[in-house]
Amino acid sequence: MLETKYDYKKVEENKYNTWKEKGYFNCGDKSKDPYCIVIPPPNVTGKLHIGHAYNVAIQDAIIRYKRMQGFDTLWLPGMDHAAIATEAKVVAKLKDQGINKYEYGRDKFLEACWDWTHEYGGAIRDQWAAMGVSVDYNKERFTLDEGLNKAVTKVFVDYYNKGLIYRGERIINWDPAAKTSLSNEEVIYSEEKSAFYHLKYKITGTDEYLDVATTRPETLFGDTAVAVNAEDERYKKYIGMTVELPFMNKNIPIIADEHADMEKGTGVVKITPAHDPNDFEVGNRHNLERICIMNDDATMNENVPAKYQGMTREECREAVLEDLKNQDLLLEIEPLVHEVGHSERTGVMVEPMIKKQWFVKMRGLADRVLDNQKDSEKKVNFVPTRYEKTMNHWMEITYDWCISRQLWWGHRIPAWYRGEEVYVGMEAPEGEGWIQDEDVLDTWFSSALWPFSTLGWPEETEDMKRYFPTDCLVTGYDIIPFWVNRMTFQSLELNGVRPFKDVIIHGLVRDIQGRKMSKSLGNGVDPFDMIEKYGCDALRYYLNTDCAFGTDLRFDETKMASTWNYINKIWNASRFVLMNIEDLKELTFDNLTNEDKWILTKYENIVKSSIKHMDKYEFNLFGTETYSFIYDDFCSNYIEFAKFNSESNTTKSVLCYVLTGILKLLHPFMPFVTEEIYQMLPIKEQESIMISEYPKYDKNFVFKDEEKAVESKIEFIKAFRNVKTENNIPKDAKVLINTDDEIIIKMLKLQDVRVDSEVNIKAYNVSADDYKATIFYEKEESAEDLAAKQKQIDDLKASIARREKLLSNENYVNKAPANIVQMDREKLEEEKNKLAELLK
RNA sequence: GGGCGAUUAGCUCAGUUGGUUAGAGCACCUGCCUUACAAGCAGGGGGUCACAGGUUCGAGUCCUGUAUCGCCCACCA
Repeated sequence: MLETKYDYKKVEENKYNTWKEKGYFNCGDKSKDPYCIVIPPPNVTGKLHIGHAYNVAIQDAIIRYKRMQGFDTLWLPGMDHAAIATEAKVVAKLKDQGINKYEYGRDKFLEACWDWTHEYGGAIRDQWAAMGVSVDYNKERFTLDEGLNKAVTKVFVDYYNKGLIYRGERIINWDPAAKTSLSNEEVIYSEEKSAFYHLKYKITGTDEYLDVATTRPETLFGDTAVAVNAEDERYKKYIGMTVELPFMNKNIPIIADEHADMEKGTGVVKITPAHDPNDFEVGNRHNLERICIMNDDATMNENVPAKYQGMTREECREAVLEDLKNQDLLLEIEPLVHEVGHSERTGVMVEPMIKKQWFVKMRGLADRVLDNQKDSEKKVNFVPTRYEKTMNHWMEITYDWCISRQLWWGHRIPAWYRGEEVYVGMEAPEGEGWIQDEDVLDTWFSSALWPFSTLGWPEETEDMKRYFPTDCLVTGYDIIPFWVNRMTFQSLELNGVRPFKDVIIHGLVRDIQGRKMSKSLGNGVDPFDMIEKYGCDALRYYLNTDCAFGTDLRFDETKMASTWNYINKIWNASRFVLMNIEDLKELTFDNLTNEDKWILTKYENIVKSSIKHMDKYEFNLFGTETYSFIYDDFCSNYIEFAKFNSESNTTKSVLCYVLTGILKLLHPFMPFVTEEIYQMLPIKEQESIMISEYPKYDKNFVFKDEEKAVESKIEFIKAFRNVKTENNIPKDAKVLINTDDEIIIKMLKLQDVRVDSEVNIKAYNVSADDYKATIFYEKEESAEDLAAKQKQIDDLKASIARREKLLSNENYVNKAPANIVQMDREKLEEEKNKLAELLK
């Protein structure tokens, strides 16, 4: 027999391994239709956080639902090598041991990365188990494993041959800490207090000067021009002349360029082609020299005067400002708050630098996506739909994707150089003297292939044919640009189809105040602490049902507690049912009472709406509706009814049938507790609820008339209790009632009762539909009672007046649907009767 | 600068194609140890749905504008 209290630790013990060993997680039953989800591979950088828990809880709910519905489900697990993120961690770890990455050497460093991967990979698998995820471990992949490596290389080579990948010298975002390039997506802009420095650039050979406003005075050594707008009356006359560049003993031209905006700053812009993306473009238009003034770690290099060489950017700025001031070349310092780009991973300020890098040519690939999204049969369906705009916008404004990274941990670029020769291929070229590109690929390059590379692409594997395109992808809105977008264009280009039919976009898990969880704030919630305190089922259920997908979830621990209460309620209801149906041999539905028919009808309706909500990924609606069914209909009413009829095999069968259905409906969200209870049922179809069949709507168990009849009784019972409690009427007060309905008499625990069809005595009157009762109880009506009664009368009168006015409105009567009008008429009648009763 | 979202009870959130008197959990008040559950049961109070207009017989829901907050994007010196 079940314990009185739901003990999640006991319940959750051992089940996962049993499921896994039985092979329930595995795909491959060819007699069924396939259904596939690939997991967003977590980075092998460390512990899973609450966001991962949210992400996998959703996926597991979907996959368990589909599995129970009879699909051959494949939920493919895996992990991401996470190039820069992991490399940064390993570099830091080695640094703690006093080891420098570059001195350590590439091979030994990669070994350290693999060690790291094995260690954290194992930890992640343990955490998946703790979450109860039903992934097929036979299909697990890693972005750097052999097959995926081959896929990545093939794409690179093919794209290169098609001209979709090229190598070029461009201005890119440089991370001076990791010493690598970054894509635009990896640059995070944040507001920083800075200043507009007004520099005095003397016009050569005159006494005049230009006021040049800049936020980065330290880059002046790399200036190769000063630009003004051709239309600018203030400066037109200087175009073609030169200015003296401070400290550099040289003159640079004053040019006319559209980039100079008359409205902004002073209208004069210094042009530093090697350290600013805009200036780079200006430089191209005017054939300006590009002077790189920094080393890879963003210290000043040999192109600046000796005094400044070796300084950091920050130190150099201070020194330059000081020296300008001394030479009377600093006109003004105007405080300014502006957006400054930082590296997503290392946090340091990004330095625009000119580097030779590999790029993916994006325009055509993006257009293909935009085109495909116009076809409702072929498009990627976003849930919620608004996020489709996020992807489309990105596709519209896209720019070439810088994919090379000056890192070691990742897919090595399959390009070899010999002098001026370049060779790109699957294998190293024949012959002497070829040197492979040192760089690796952006980690997102391999992630972009994930939905099909994991299934064996580019080979035409059975899995590829069977499970691709995948059915659903679940991810957060924060990685739409990094990942969802790129998987989409890659799949369209490489497979000609979308990578997944649906993509569920969920929000971020925030703290109770709505702040992002962060280490520095210390407001993070560890999912495994929550599992420890409330159980995995409670966490999964809460995350899945708290809010609609796409909006952020504010983590509220009190809701974890109330979820525990809910599960405890289910546990105890099950306890009651199990106690009563121990001897049940088979289900019989003969001689169903109205109450039986009522709960069966309610149950079938909840099955129907649950399937609808599950199919539309409306898990929060599923949650509220099943909660009210289980709590109110099943526990508060049907179980109470059943107590009066507990010997009946039909009642026992209904209890068993409905409870089984409830367990199945909830299984995708609460796999452990539902399995525990399922195992104790006297009648069950399968050895595990995991592989049992999800409920189907059965209209043979829908009884509309009986449903309505019982609803009336419940309404009456509630009204009766209300009158009794509100008036402090003792239990043993005499009651005259117009029904001998056993359920009503017993539910109300009526003791001194007389049944009479004529109930019409002045006392406490209760009525609902056809039921009427009078409770005899002598009590002085207090002022409060009278006031309450008066308020009730006033409210009723107001409601009657409102309804009469509505019904006398021809427009309403003619245009509103007949059933709505009818409902109003009935309601009006009812209110009038009630008022008459009160006024008696 | 452009785009998106949010604003509903003290708190966290629901609210389907516009349609009875806007719901839930937690918190609060009253009464109950009624043998499935006191982490429970029964009952209750609490909202001019951010604001201002508009469309409609009817608006939390659709349209326009305003305010506040949040997010994303953008080459703003």
